[in-house]
Amino acid sequence: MTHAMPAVIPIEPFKVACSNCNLRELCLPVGMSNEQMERLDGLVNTRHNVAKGESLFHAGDHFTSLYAVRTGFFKTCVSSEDGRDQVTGFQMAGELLGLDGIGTERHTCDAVALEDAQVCVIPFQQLEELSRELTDLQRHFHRIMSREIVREHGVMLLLGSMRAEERVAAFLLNLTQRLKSRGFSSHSVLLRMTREEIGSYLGLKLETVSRAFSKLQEDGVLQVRQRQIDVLDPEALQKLVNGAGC
Amino acid sequence: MTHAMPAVIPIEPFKVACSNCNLRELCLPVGMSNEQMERLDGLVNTRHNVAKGESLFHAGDHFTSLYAVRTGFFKTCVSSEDGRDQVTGFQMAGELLGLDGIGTERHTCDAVALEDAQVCVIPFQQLEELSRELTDLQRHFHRIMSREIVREHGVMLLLGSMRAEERVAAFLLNLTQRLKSRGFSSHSVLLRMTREEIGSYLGLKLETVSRAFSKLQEDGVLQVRQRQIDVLDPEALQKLVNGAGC
DNA sequence: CGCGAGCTTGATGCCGATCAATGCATGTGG
DNA sequence: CCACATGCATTGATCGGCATCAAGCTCGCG
Repeated sequence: MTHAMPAVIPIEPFKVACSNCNLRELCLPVGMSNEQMERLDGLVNTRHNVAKGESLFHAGDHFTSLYAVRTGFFKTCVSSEDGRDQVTGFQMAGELLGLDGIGTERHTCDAVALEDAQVCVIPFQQLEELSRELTDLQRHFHRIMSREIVREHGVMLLLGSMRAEERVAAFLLNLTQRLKSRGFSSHSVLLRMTREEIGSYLGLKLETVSRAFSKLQEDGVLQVRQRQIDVLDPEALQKLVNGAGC
Repeated sequence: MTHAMPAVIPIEPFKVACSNCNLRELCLPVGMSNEQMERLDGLVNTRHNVAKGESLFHAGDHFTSLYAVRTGFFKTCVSSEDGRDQVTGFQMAGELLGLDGIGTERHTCDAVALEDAQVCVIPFQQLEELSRELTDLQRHFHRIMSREIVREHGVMLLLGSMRAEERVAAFLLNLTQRLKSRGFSSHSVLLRMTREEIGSYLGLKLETVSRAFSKLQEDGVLQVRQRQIDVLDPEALQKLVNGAGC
């Protein structure tokens, strides 16, 4: 890797271990027995801290590991040769980063921390080895990759056929649902990303994102105060996303 | 599955086998030894014929198998509840269909044959079993999934930041490159899909696709006769895709 | 306090959607 | 073989949504 290496924390007072991680119901170990999880512990034994604004990896970096977000918030973005770039996703606790690198053994996008973050390092070769023994792990890993493909289908649908306001609504709904499944409020969100980053993800300019927020506020659907978003009328959001064509 | 089941062809004069398939350098067996390939033969022993316009699977169908395209041409499309729909990809010989179904054990998109087609059926559970034994198979399968994710990143970039003519150029370049790697001409393409399907894939209306073709013809980049496209100036296409921002 | 990054809001223009008419190829039945 | 229907493609005219350009505004921070 060409960029500054994040600090490595090999051992902690509480042992780095999936088996006592509070994210084990969201992350790689979903549905695994205690015995299986201990095998996984033998593999996931380092964490990286990534400061806000720093990259976990860059496009072109040699691929060796996947990363599970423990704390913090990331964006991933691809860029074409001429400098066009596109945010391809936002990742929060329990989600995996680096799946893009498996295909060519090089990462194809940048992963940037939007706030101070910590990730668990999952050496990919060892993950493949272990998943040859643990069918539950194998199956779950395949599911994770498949779901990423399906998620991207959803983004393609959004980018290909929704109007600005609908895109923003879909974005907010997705975010609040993911927060909810992590035990946070589903009607109050503190955005970690700028309007420009949201716009890049949604195929819009930052001004358009801003106007969409304002419009949704006018309509009584949201309360917007900078990055603090309160969803006043979740059903209206849902209607925008689903019932838009009618 | 609720739709008509395609005909099943269990045994052929030439045994259904990856090891004597002329697509083995493009498909699942890439880079496998003869011995490994024989193991794979034991798994891939049925083929389905799918007539033009018929679906291989529908969104909601129970997922059991992946499918490798042997002959013919497919599109996959997702649709939202309100009837919006989006073509998420076009698949040709040697490419896999069905990866979307692994995550939830249900397919999330439709796979429709754009011309009479034949696919090899790959029972997924058996594939997982075998890939626990054959590390080359395991690695290759993971690469295929990862590359699908990366491909979709590219589509997101296209949908999020390119203008109509650039999208069409990118689409044609991608198609010709894939045809070339299959031994076909890279400057002469017979499109298997309608303008509307291209438009859906690219986030454009069919009229816009048509206009883009006409414009590229005017500029001497293409020769367009219905679905027969001849690329006269491949470099101009490439410039449109890459150097557009400048 | 003043600076700057990020956000909001307004005015204008352009790209692509939409609506509509015509053209072209294929197929079907008289 | 021709008349007609049908599905797909092209082309033109008009419209609207989002980009662009530009000007303030807000808030955190040195």
